[in-house]
Formats: sequence, structure tokens, C-alpha cells
Amino acid sequence: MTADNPGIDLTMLHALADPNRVLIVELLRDGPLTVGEIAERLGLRQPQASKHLKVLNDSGVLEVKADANRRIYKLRPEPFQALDSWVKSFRHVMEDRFDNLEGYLRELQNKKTTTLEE
Amino acid sequence: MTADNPGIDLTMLHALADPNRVLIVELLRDGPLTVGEIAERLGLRQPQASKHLKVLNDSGVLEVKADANRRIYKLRPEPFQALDSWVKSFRHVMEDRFDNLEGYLRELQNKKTTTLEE
DNA sequence: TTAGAATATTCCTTGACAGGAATATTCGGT
DNA sequence: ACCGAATATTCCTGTCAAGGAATATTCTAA
Repeated sequence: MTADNPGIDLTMLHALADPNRVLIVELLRDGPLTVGEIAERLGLRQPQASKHLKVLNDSGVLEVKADANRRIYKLRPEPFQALDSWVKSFRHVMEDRFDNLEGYLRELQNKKTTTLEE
Repeated sequence: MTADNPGIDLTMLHALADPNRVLIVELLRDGPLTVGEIAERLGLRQPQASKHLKVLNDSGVLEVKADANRRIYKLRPEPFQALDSWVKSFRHVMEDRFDNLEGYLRELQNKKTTTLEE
């Protein structure tokens, strides 16, 4: 009865949870780029750039288009839409409507105590 | 001129990029819980639950309130607000307004011809 | 103070993964 | 067919982190 799968794609989160990869994603936010451009702007060596791009691509964050020698990478919209939906499912939390810790404490207390004096 | 830091907290992303921890976060979406409750509902052993909660807590995703023996964990709003802002910065991508690959290809072509002559 | 419940911490082992260096592949131009 | 540019892949190594098991800590109650 427990929902044992998260409501968000883990491979995407994992792909984003790396300094260089999140920088790549932010770079591509402003438009598609080739591997060389990405490597240059982030001060990465080309092989590392390719490797990170592979991870992002495998996770579905990116897509590639071949242009002769070059590969042009761009962001795919779907993962960000999915992430947006997921974050929105926390709107109650963000709006901070969850401060009734006191009520919860009282509930715990009731559960434990066997009806005292009345 | 290169923004060499991401616009989102990496420790938060790293904290979320784990199966059990993202499940914990989704559990707490519906309200604060104690360690024992979290461990039970996710089928985790208590030490693992505590360890994951520590990671989430250190990253600022959670906060704790002590209640005698127990620790009640709840989500903090700020990280999710920050994540929401970050995702929103990709609205162009989500709206798919970025399909002018052609224009980019032409730009590349120009770059090549102009840099050749000097 | 002792017992027991709830939680945290430590130690260990193992697998994943990032970076470096070198090499392989693919393509266009000549 | 060759060369050089752009990109991908492989191998190696060190580091980090997750899970298991055991133990330490903290608190309440009696």
C-alpha cells in the first residue's frame, strides 16, 4: 500500500546532481550548443564534456542533432515540465500551511495515554 | 564572465537524488513524521532512516523538532521555493520556443567564414 | 537509578562514479 | 585517399556514499 516509487524520475535528479552537469544545463538554457562550445565555456576538457553530455542525454534531459562533425545539444522540454509538476505538488509546503506541529504532538500524546482523569 | 556556480543548491539536488530520500520527502509532503514512522512506512531500518534524514537535514530540506524521545521531521519551504524558481528559469525551454536550430546552424557557418580572414 | 523505547553514530565493505590520459571514430575539405 | 577537426570511448585510479551490523546516546517512566 505504500507508493514505493517516487513521483519524479530519479535518473534525471541524479543527472542534475553534479556541478558540471548542472552548469551545462544552465548553459543550454540560453540555446543549443556544440560539445566544443560547452567544454570551452565551462573550462572542461572535451572528453569530460562528452561524458557528462552522455549522462544528461541518457537521462532524457538533452537531445542531440548531428551537424557534420559536430553534435548540437539542446534541452528537452519534458523533463523540466515533469520537474515543475513535481515541485508544484509541494505547494502546501511552499505556502507554509504546515505549521500545526502542535496538533500533531497532541495526537501522539492521545495515542499513548490511557484516558486520564475526567 | 562565466557564471561558474549553478543557480541552484547542489547539496539539495544531491540530497534528492537518492531513491529512499526522495521517498522520504514525498512522505513528508503530507505532514511531519517521526523517524520511526518514516522507517516503518518505507520499510527501512531505523539507522538508515536516521542517516538519510541527516543528509536531508544537513542540506536544508528538513527541519527537526524534538518531542521527548522522538524527533519530528518536517519539510522546510525554502528549498522547494528555490527549486521552483530555478525550474521557472527554464520556462522558455518548457514552452518549447527553442526550435530554431536552423538559425543556429547558419550562425555557425558565419563564424567560420569570418574567423578565417584576418 | 534502572529499564526500555526512540534515535543517532560508528565501523566496515562494496559499488558507483568523476577526472585524467590516451585512443578510437566520424566527418569534411583538399 | 589522406589530414585535421570535432566528438566519443576506453582504461585506470581515487574518492565518496549507501547499506548492514553493532553500539552509543538520550529521554521517560516508575
